[in-house]
Amino acid sequence: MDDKRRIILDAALEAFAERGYHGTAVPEVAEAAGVGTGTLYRYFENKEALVNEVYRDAKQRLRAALLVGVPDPDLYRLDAAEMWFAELWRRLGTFAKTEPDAFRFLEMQDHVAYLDNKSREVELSVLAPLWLAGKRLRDRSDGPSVDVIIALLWGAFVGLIKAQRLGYLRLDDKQLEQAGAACWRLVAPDLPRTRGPRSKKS
Amino acid sequence: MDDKRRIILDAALEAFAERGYHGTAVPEVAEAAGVGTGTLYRYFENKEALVNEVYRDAKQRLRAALLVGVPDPDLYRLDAAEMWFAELWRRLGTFAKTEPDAFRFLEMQDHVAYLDNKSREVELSVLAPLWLAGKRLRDRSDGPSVDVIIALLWGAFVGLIKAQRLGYLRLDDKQLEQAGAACWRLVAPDLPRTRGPRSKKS
Amino acid sequence: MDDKRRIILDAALEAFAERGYHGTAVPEVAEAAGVGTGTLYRYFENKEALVNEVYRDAKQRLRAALLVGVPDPDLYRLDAAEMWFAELWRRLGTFAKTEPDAFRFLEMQDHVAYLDNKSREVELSVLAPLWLAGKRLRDRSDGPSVDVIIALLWGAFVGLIKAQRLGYLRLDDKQLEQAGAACWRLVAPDLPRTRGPRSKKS
Amino acid sequence: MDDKRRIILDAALEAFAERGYHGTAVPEVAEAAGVGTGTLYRYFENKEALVNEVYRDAKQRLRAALLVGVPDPDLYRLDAAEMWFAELWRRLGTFAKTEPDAFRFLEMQDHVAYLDNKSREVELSVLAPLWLAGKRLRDRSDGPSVDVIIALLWGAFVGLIKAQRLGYLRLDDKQLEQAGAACWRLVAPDLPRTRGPRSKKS
DNA sequence: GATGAATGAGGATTCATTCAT
DNA sequence: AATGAATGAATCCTCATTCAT
Repeated sequence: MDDKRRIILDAALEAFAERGYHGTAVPEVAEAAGVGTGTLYRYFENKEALVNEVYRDAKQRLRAALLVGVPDPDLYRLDAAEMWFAELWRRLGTFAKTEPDAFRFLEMQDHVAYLDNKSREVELSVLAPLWLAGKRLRDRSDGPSVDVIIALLWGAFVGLIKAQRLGYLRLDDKQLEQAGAACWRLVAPDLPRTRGPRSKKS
Repeated sequence: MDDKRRIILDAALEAFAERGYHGTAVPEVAEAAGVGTGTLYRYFENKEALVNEVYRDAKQRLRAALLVGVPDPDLYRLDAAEMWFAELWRRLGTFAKTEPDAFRFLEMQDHVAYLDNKSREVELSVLAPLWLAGKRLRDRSDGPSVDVIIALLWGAFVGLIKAQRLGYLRLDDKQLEQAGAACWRLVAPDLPRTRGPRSKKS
Repeated sequence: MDDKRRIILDAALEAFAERGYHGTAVPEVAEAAGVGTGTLYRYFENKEALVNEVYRDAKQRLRAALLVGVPDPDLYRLDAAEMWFAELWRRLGTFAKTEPDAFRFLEMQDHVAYLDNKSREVELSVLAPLWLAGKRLRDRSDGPSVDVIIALLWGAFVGLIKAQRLGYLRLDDKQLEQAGAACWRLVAPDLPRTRGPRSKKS
Repeated sequence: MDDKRRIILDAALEAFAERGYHGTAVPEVAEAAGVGTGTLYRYFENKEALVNEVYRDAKQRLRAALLVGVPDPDLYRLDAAEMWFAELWRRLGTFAKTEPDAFRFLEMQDHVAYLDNKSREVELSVLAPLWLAGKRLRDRSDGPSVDVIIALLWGAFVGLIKAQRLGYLRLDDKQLEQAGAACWRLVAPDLPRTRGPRSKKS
């Protein structure tokens, strides 16, 4: 029965997402996973190793959720790009909905203190594809650079989910899509609008 | 000498911003503040009271930085609204730059666990004015609701600062302004653009 | 295949000699012995039973190494006694050399805490013959009692081996023999010397 | 009240002497010292630091007990040397009697694993003077080298004390002195006897 | 019989909080 | 008022022992 590792990872993710790394006691995780404390230490060398594996695990699921099967957006046609973005946005929404703990945990701030190099590599492996895509899409135009756009978009999405979690708003699919459409204008601001809350143009 | 309270608050903010609530030991804070541990407990009932006061203190400084002296944006003219937004954005930027610890701390996720009601009221006292303003500005249009827009904007800004802190990008004033201009389109997407990186199209 | 017991005893002796009883983990012993932890517990009831058996085993090997085949020293002639002593000394040296772990382990101090009665009997079964022999040899004379002499001699030998192990000196066979000769004078001090580094004086 | 450090050191010495390093729990030491566990950690960084300080402390007391006020034995007259040795032996006896825990602890075997460099220096600072004295005294003769003689003597004394502790014999001052006299022959074997339980010369 | 995964009591260490000075 | 030494509950982690396979 080696899904025990899996079970522990899941329990740890939930606990860390809820109370943070320092706010979570190892035995809490073990109990939530339904195993003895010592058992947890058979699978993970120590608390720090555990949080790193939780991090990488969640991050890789995020990457898969976003990128697997998405056609490389080597598109120079704007509406294709827009559809690509809409797809990403939809996938993000799905991820945040189906794996709220993973999403919340990944967005916590104080990771830096305990993440190891391996985890940092995983971190970059998610960003890099987006960045490259953005590069092709955006670099010719004026306005903010690709890094800035990505940061804004990512932050906007995170802010949306966080606001929902804190109860400041309630999101249905429609609103999520509208939000994505609004955000698209961050990417392609100075071009004729091609979509959004009802443009006559397709 | 009652600026001792002030000194402790500042030291605590820095520590909490850096290592989080659970990652920070009370004696660390006391030492950083240059007072005895016992002294800290004369000013703050316990660690939780301390973090709540730090939170409110920082949040109120943020509110002041954003709102004090900003003319009530009871404006129905779009360019006035845009200027109002640009002003807010600029102020946010200034705050994030001059009080990075405060900004970082306020954006940490795991506050909910220990914030008390009083702190939550303060939280709302910052959002409310923005929300009201947005309400007047936006509600007539279609597209995302005001809550969503505010969440997106706030998140976008936070994402920008966080990316900068993590070293993913470097921001100068120009870029910050451009970012703000881009974000403005989240607010007023389906209206003729009136500003920004100057598009030939009006 | 019941040499498994033997293998475990050997592995345990090495571990206990190196790190002491409390410093040695049972699974370490099992792994060093190449058996499963559970298996070890089939052969030994618990850690304490194990250490007791290790102790008795080692002690009995020491006894055998010292006493088996040594003619009962029912000698009243002094040079016969000296030869008997020299033989014991040589055997001790051989034992310490061929079974350094056994020797080291047996000399550890903190045995008392966990040795059981059976082990204590074994302990005595080694000393008794020596004591009896010494008795016949020495008791008529003045000077230290037999107990004292035995304690001194045994301690002297242990001290020699320990010093060697700690690197304070290096021993070859010649030096070991000389040391034995010197120690003989502890036994027969006030009698004319009959051997040793050759003195011209009788 | 800074004898708290002293009290902890004493309690720790007793516990370590009785049950060894690994067999002693830190809270046991704290309780024996009559302080809280946390207090112990204010005075000693961790268990290993504690045992090292206990070691150095005991070793230095031993050194003082042996060497302080002993006239430098730059003696080439044999009877002066013998008196010097008798004095050392007497002092050793006194130390073993008044500080049995210190003596026992210092003779434990498994120190090597946790002693730090500073402790090892202290170790040598006790041996060195003896070795130098022995050097002058002995090197001209044949027989065992100085290192060997020292190891034998030290071991003999330790064996004596250990035998007493284990109940194999009981020592009074007279017997201790006789034992010392016997041991002197280890040092000066091939010379005419000048003292001991039988000298015509005073 | 053999195994080693699982367990939880126990050990080392930290830290929020108190209180004598 | 200010301090920081003292405390012990709580934390991380280990390891003797069991038991299902």
